[in-house]
Amino acid sequence: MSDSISAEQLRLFIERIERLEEEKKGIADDIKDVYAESKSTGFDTKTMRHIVRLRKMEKHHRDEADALLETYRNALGLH
Amino acid sequence: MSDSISAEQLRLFIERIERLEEEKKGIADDIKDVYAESKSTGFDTKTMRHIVRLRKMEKHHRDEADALLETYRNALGLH
Amino acid sequence: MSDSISAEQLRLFIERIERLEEEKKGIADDIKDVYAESKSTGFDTKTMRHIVRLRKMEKHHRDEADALLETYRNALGLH
Amino acid sequence: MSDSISAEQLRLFIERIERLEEEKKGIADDIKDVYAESKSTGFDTKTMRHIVRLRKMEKHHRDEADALLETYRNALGLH
DNA sequence: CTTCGATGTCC
DNA sequence: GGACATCGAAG
Repeated sequence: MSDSISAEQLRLFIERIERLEEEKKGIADDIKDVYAESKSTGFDTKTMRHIVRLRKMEKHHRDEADALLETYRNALGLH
Repeated sequence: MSDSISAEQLRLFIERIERLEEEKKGIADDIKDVYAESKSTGFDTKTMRHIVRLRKMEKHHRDEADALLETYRNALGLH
Repeated sequence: MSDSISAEQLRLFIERIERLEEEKKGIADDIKDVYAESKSTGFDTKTMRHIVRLRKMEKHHRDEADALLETYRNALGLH
Repeated sequence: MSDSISAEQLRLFIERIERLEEEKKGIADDIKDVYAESKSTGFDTKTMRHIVRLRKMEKHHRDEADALLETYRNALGLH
């Protein structure tokens, strides 16, 4: 019987994951749509993707700097 | 003036995309959480990922088979 | 001296890689040629690519013989 | 009858393609091996890939320049 | 740290 | 839409 319980649990986990992956795909499609709309408005999507990537990198670096600052503050007993 | 209008439009497109990418990342994190929970329940996540991938392929496979059948039907003048 | 040894080693690695990439490109071109020949014989290359893809997926599917995977698949009622 | 001839032709084309794809994959694996060996020798593979890409681009540009030169020579009736 | 899968870019 | 390279996760 515990086998069928495990099987049921497994099924539920798998289904949760598949549901989330569907949602993720939906959002990816939305992103595609925005790029398509931008393109039809006359923007160059390749350049736009470049900008998005750069901004993500910059954000990443800012976050790293913040984390480092936090580390230092903690090391110094500040809060 | 039209330059600043374009710049504003571009900014809005970029922000919509960045918003959607945030959401996408949130869902990706949710998926990670489900795998972590599965793992702590005793399941092997590597195998689970395998299953998810296979089921996706099988679904894809079924869809392709349907499309191929359609191609053949059209080639034969059936509808 | 060790610098020039490293530089020489690096050069050799790069050249091996470039040689292999040339070979790979040659084969990719051969594949293109076969599709072109098929097309001129009257076959629809899009459908052919479809078939090649399906067969690859089926092969992949058949190669999945892992016991744990099998267990999970059974638990989910897959076969 | 012509159907079975076509079917046989198709099968042969598909098999040639699959054979070539196997070869291509083998070479791709060889390339991976060289990178792995380079890495274990202490080289940074990311940088190496960068170099390979740059050299390919440079070669591409040289080839383009050569083609242009050839065009000019032909236009001028030189050989 | 290394392998592998997923994502994104280029053609 | 397909092939390829890069990036990031997972073990």
